[in-house]
Amino acid sequence: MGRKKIELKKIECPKEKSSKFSKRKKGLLKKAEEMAVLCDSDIILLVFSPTSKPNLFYPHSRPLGRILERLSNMSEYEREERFDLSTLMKLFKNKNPNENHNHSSGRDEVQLQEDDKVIELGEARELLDENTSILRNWQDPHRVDDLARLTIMEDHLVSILSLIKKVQIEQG
Amino acid sequence: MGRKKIELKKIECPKEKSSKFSKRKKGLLKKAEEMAVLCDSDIILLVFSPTSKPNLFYPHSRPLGRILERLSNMSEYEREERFDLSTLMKLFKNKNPNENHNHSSGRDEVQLQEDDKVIELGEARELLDENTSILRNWQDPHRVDDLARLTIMEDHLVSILSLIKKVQIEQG
DNA sequence: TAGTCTATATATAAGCC
DNA sequence: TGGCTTATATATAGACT
Repeated sequence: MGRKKIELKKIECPKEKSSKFSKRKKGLLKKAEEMAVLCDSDIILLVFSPTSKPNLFYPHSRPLGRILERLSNMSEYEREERFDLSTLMKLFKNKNPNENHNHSSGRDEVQLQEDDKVIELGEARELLDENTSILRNWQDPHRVDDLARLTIMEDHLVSILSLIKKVQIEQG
Repeated sequence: MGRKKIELKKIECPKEKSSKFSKRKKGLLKKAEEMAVLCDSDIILLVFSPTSKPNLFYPHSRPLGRILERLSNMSEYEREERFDLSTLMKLFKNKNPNENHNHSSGRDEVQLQEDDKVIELGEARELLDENTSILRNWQDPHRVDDLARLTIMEDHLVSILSLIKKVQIEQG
């Protein structure tokens, strides 16, 4: 869409490349914004240019907090579907590696593993509930300076990313 | 861009909405792909439709693994800038809450806190190095079925998201 | 790097399968 | 949903600021 049709390959001239980058970034964001409004959908866009700072975009109509809040407000059924607990357990396990490496103790190993499972299931649920309640109160991420709360948001996002990828891998 | 100009507001008719959603999603992905190729930039696109499954997209020309790998291959200086250690420490602290809640023990509290700091700094560095080395060998995420490794990728991504947001907040 | 200006390439609305 | 078709709205190449 321009005076000439251009080839789809890397632009070598740096000036031309960064000019096209800023124009296209703007266009992409506009499209994302339009789609979010028209189709009532949540979009997160992460753009790393080779030269400028990385940028995380999300439509103005849908603040990042609201996107995550909306996900955290899913019905019990939907949440159960997306956050299936065995996946969540594995995620949780991975984040607390120190607690899962003493299986060679004097106690019965099988019994210990079973105990761990029960504990972790409960902890995973607690973790999820905690994230959910905090996200519910989250309105304007730009005004938040508490890094711990950002981290909780991000942990939530990462759980979602994990399951999205899992679904995509399973689907082929 | 069509037979008629449409208003920028939520489409109420569900059939029309999902039709437009699939068309626009396709268009948005095409634009993202083009921009990635032309401008040599990395893009991650996360789309949640209200009805269908959530989808994580990234240009075919730039597998997600390569995007993260590239970030993990930043020079020491760049990495130091993006992963400033105080931020990383807080992130790490948050992920291991159980280790930071027994400050009311019989031991000297100040000394304990200082000990904790030293330990956490080292652990944060180890965590970062571990992520980096694993990501370096990562080529094709679609073939990976080990959830633990996905989680490490995601933790890395989350660290990056955290710092992007931090920079954006600081910049206003 | 970001904006402006036109001509032109592209995306997409509507409609139907 | 996913794919046609065609008319039309929009994005953007190139040149310049």
